[in-house]
Amino acid sequence: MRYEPGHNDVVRARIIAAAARALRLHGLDGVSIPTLMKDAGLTHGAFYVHFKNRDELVEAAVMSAANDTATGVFADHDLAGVGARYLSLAHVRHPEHGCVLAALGTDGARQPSRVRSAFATVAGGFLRLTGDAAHRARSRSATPSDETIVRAATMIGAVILARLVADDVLAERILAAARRSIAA
Amino acid sequence: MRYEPGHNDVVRARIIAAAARALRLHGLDGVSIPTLMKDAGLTHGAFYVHFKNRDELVEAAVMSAANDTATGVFADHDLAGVGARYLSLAHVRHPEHGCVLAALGTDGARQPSRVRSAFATVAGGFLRLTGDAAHRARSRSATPSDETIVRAATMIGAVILARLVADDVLAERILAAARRSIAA
DNA sequence: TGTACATCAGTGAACGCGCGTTCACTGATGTAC
DNA sequence: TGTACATCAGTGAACGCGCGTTCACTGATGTAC
Repeated sequence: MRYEPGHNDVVRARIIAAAARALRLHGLDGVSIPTLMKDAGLTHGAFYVHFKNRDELVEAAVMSAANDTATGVFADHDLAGVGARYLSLAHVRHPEHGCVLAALGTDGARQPSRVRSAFATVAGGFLRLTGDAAHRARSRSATPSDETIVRAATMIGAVILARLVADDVLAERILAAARRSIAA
Repeated sequence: MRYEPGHNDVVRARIIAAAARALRLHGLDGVSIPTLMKDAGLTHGAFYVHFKNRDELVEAAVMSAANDTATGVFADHDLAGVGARYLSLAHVRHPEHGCVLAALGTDGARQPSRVRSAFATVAGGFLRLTGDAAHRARSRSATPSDETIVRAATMIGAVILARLVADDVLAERILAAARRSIAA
């Protein structure tokens, strides 16, 4: 072969990683395929070697971003630790490395079906991640508790509000209130 | 004059109302000026009689949508009543008549400055509306309480999550948990 | 009252532009014999 | 070992399309005299 075995997997992953970053930063409609491919170090023509169309990449990027958050922010199950990472000014000011629901959540429901269902999967996963360990142990697919749901909603809502208010002092005020609430 | 006095105000308001609806339904990038003008019963050429550019309309539409929510959903200050309206499946399934933060909030922070600052204003207003009457009476511009902030974040986060999960049963589960939480 | 002209919201053709996607081609490396 | 051909990730020109915006024009109603 002209390229070492596994080359395509590596390049595909590189494109997805670039897209996961750029889409969270500029929005689902805010980055073109030529720009994304340049970010990944290629020209736009090679895009269709790796993806059927733009939606297939967006779907993969949404899932990839969510996995990073799951293994990063939710690495341990200590709520104070999760809160310190998720509900931080660093997260608020750097959506490109942050939660895909807080960055793109309000657009998820209007996307074409494969992207929409990726968001549905991520939303379900988020509810599982914010569930307390005890509840999670009881059953993997159980309905989340009130406490879990409210914690998830508070976290996402707080980051969105903190991003919108522009003022760092009020943003930090919002994050602090949410941190206290989820740890209570 | 060829049109009765006040004609321009009426038409401008009609375009803004059409935009407020269409943007919440299809996203900030999801509706073109020709489409918006057709919704308002005009052709695209007349757009620039009423607005300097697209951003000026988007800004006005965001403010208009927020005002509708403020006078509708938050008409009274009874938290149970606010919760019943805001945290309902009707709201979740009809973003075009709903809260602009729940519909477009994650896009607000990446918009050009005039639209971004409209979202900042709306976010601040939302925190004021979700504050309890006693706190609001104390001072109009006081820092919102933890309780107010968490209530606002929970409401927005819950509607966003409920829209994403696709399953009506789980969506209603999320809304019910949030209703119980904000009324507690 | 009648005629000439001014006003201006609205029309629809046209503009340049960037988008997603297609496609003929390239060129490095593989295999066949 | 040498030559001919196959493979296929990547290149870059080109496509049709819809976008935001501009502009010459229309036509209903106003004012001037």
